[in-house]
Amino acid sequence: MKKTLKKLIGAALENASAKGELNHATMPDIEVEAPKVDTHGDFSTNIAMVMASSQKMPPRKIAETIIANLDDAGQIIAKTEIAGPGFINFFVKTSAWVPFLRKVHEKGARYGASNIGQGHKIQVEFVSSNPTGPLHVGHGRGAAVGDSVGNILAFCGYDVQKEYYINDSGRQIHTLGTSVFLRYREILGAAVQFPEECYQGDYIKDIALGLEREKGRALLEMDENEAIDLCARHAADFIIGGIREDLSAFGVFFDEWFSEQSLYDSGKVDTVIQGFKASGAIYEKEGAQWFRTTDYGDEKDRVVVRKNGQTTYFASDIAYHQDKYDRGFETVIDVWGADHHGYIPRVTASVEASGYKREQFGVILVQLVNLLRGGEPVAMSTRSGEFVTLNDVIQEVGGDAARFIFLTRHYESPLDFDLELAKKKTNDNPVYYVQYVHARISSIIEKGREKGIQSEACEDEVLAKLTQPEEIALIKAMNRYPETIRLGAENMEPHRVTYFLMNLASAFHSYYNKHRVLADDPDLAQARLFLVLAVKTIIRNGLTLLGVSAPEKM
RNA sequence: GCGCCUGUAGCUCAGCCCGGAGAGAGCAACGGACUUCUAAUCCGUAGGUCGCAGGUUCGAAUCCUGCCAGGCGUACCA
Repeated sequence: MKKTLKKLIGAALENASAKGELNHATMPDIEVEAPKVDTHGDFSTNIAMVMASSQKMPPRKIAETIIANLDDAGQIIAKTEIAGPGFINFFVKTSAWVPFLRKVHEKGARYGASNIGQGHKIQVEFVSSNPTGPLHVGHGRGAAVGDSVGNILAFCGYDVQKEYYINDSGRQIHTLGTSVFLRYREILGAAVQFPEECYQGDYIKDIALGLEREKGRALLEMDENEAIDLCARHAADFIIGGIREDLSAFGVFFDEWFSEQSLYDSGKVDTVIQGFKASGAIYEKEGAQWFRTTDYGDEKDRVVVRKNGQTTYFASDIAYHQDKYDRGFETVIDVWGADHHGYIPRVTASVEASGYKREQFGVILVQLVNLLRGGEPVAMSTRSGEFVTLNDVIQEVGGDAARFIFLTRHYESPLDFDLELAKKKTNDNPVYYVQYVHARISSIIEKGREKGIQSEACEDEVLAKLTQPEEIALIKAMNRYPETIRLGAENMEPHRVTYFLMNLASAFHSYYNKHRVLADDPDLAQARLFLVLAVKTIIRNGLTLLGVSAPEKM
């Protein structure tokens, strides 16, 4: 609709300049917006004000000229007016809105999809929690955001891969092994001083218990380092298994689970370090190897190999990111917790040093989640091992509610997640508000079918029966979906979809309460079924992008 | 100290990228609507110097600068 108006205005400008009423030299881009207030029409343009100074004419005069030259051959415009300092407001005929419904029906589940990505290969890496303990609520937010961003990008024509990076190497894994081994010895009767830096959670005991059942006392007879290694691998595998299950329950699936250790095993980390040494990007100082990240805007250089010869996490991260581009991704997006933001300059530096552009690397920083219950903060302490896991939350409030709530905020905004609120089935909790629309419409369509009225097709004359303001409002709301999706993809902001859905749901509930879909007039009933089926299609479509189910019944 | 993020109604937040007309939702408050397709719903009332101060502009919540407040980060940890 917007495009059509732009064309009309463009043609009007051409006409006017052909007649000499406007200066042809400066023709700006035509902006058409949907005003916030209904009284300002369905669409408005500020073109007259933009042109005022270059045309040396008052804006209202220009507006008059444009309107006089409009050629509304398609009979779309009901009324135009000049308002305020020089806006041109357009009121679109209801008869021009109605045919738009066909577009929704034609495209169906693909309505709103586009090809702005043009097959561009993009990787979204998210969650990537260390395999040293179960996922907690914060990871859930990252999972919801990452998954949804991936869905939206794919819907817009990007070739998306979702990846989980497993930090199965390095010190924290060794600590994990030690923790399990100590608990294992404890189970077998040894008196154990359990150090503070070890993982305290009960899940460590469970893993040790499992190991004892499987291997008996065998580990005690091994070399201690070997035993700890074995414990570490066993525990990491076990925990990753649990993480996979939790994520599946949350509706999040990855195309690839990428192991950090594999970068060492394949020699990639070494190769990368050697390469950068040769090029001078890595140098030696005070016995350690440093990466010259300051060349790329970082505030100080960073260590990649410590004095003791061990590599840092950053070393494998350089190799990891290089590997992503080697695998053919043109753009790489990392979803991180906000507490890692200090890490961005150095990874960006490594990407540039590897020969890629800084625009090819993006980080979505997800702010932290405050877990509440009835307004009171829930104690969360990783050290003591007392925390509410993502799985606990899913069990208590359900995956749909959790995902939706995670996506009701811009990811850069801290989020209060209230368990009591998430369970409420009221307007406090918008997920049900939106899902309810889907269920209600399903029920209506079923009733319509029983009466022998179909919802999938509709003749033009019948469709013309849609004239109620609430019906047009619904169509207008749906008309904005493609743009919402495009903005969601361009900015990687799933919450735009969430807000769109709440808005569309609101328009539907209002309509539902005022008008009867299955009206006595069978033609009108059919037209209205055609309308609400389109709403249902879009609701399902949007919920799917968010990873939330669209129930037939509630 | 430096860096990143945030500051909009009593509360929780959209809007800011790309400047437009009286700044929007939901909750809470108050008043209404179920013998009718699902009341997990709807309608109405009330509520705001968009943190503060400058600047750019015909026009600033939106762009620029400075300040204030809160969160996070600032390791040869991950």
